[in-house]
Amino acid sequence: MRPALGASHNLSVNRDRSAQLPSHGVQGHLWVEGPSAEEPTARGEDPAGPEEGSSALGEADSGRAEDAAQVLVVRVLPDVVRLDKTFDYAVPDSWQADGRAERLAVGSIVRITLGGRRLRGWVTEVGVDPRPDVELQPLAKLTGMGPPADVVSLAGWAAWRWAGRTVHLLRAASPPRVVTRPAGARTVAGEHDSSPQPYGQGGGQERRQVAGDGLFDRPGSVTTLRCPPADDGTEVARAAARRGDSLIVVPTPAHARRIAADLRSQGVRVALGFDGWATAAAGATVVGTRTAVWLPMPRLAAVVVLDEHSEALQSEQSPTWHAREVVLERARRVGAPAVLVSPVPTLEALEAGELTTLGRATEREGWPAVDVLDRRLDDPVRSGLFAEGLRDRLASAQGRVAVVLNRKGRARLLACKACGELARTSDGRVPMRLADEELVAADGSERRPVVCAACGSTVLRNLRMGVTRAREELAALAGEPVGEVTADSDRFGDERIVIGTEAVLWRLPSVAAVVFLDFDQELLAPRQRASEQALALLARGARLAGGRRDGGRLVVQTRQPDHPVVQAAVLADPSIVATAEREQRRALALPPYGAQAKVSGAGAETFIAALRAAADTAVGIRGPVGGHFLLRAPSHEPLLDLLARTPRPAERLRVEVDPLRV
DNA sequence: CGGACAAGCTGA
DNA sequence: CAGCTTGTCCGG
Repeated sequence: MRPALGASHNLSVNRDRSAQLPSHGVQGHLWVEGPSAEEPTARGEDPAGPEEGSSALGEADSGRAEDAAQVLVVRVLPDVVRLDKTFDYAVPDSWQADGRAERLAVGSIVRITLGGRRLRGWVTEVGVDPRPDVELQPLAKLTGMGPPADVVSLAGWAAWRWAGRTVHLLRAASPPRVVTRPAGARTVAGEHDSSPQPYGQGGGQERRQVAGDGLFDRPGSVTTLRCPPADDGTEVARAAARRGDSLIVVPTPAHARRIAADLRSQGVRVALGFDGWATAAAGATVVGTRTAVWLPMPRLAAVVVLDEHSEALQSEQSPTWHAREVVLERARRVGAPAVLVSPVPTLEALEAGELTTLGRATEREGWPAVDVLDRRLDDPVRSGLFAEGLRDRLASAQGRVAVVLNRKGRARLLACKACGELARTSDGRVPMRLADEELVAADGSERRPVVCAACGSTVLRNLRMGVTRAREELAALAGEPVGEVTADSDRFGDERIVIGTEAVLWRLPSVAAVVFLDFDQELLAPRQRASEQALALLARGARLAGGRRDGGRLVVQTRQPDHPVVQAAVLADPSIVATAEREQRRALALPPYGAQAKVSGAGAETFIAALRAAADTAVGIRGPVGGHFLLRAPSHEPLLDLLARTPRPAERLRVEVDPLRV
């Protein structure tokens, strides 16, 4: 019937909220907690009900029932993606004697024999009733610690939430090397808790900047904190760590190292990323990139996501789980307060949490001064990459200048040769290109003759240039040498000016000013989240340059100076973009005001046919467009439930829930 | 997933 | 009918 989902489905559907709350600490910690063999409690929260295994009672008689009472049986999910099914195994008697049975817990990593081969697997339940009709094999080996019970449960939720296989998420949650015991002083058992962590005096005066401690006062609260770009979240991280063991998620390893070093200097016990798995298991504040959301946190006191808007927080591989959503669910389950920090919060964050800002004045000071150079005002005959005032801006910058020329988009923009107006659709949203002697919108929504909408001219020209040539021209303009950065090569030394793709914003330590040569490329990118991402790019430049009080400057060359993204930066008010975007997304029922899933791969046709057969009216199906289908629903539940209950074809299938790109 | 086994096809 | 491919089922 549902061959692909099978027994492990009980991991995949435990999104029932009430059932999840107590899971923390109930069954996962036999490992450190103590001697008692935990069979009686281990079955306490079987979410699947009497689907499998429990039929034993009715039929089993005579000797079998006695065996079942004596033999400890565990349920194991093998580490084989396509299998996606659990199997029961007997815990060998000898494990009782040597203590291995005690260490065996939900999440433990074991080796099993299945169909004649040895496989790695995770224990998903301890103390199950064995089925009477199968002869149990013994567990072959106890490899070591795995994700604790609450994380196993969270992985099951995530498998549902992103329509993926539980195995993928358990892999993400397992230690990279075998861990046999938690590392370091603290353990779960040592529960003389709730005394504040020791920390130095360093943070004293600056703390008021961020309304730090108040953010974590209410259990289960979610706060979206809009900080100026220059703020990298150190104070919020400190405030969280003062509450106890906290989970602090950041987009990049470099950022994680910085925060971890700072917290350690405050006397906080820190586990940095997955190398700190064993430390985290003993109880620590965890700092890391998106995978850190899967680390063990026996006493989770608070959760923080820094730069919540970053795309790096979402897995690009299927299942496309998002660290922000996982960590919010994790916090919700234990009632821990959560804080999402960003200079440019996503609509997802604004929907999830209560918005807190630091006030207009502080925010303004924390953004750089923004110069907008309107390319429409330039001499239309001069076909350069540089606006009229750029040379002056370069000359007057007090220090290093990063110049960004984004070339990632394939889309070519056309501009009127006479007046400089961009060729785009009548609503101004979508760029148009030349095709068959006509202007055609990038998404095919509109076509018209080759005429400038603003001045009626029929002569348009292409806007496009590579980084290398741009470097030469920039050096000529500035009258000084210019360095170059691309994704895979750094060719700069101590040149004051460095040009490159977006990578330049990540390679340079700090600059006085950032110039965006071709910001229209970002504003008109054919992506659902183009506006949010364009603003995020400005925010990145803003952090590099620093706030206006420290002389930070952004220079934006554009033909759309009135675009909400540009205005948001000029006025240091990201809510301008949020307001505009919110309306759009609401109207189109796009996330977070609706759910989306992209289905592609060889098995897509078959799978879609099965979905259509299920005839769920709440879920709309479009496609195929460019080899993939798009599913839409007003909320996640109907979409994800449909995906979860529809059998998957044998061929390869990729399902992306809430994809970054559609 | 990978092994076992059954059913179907081919060549002599 | 051996020898091979293809498909389906199953593992605890």
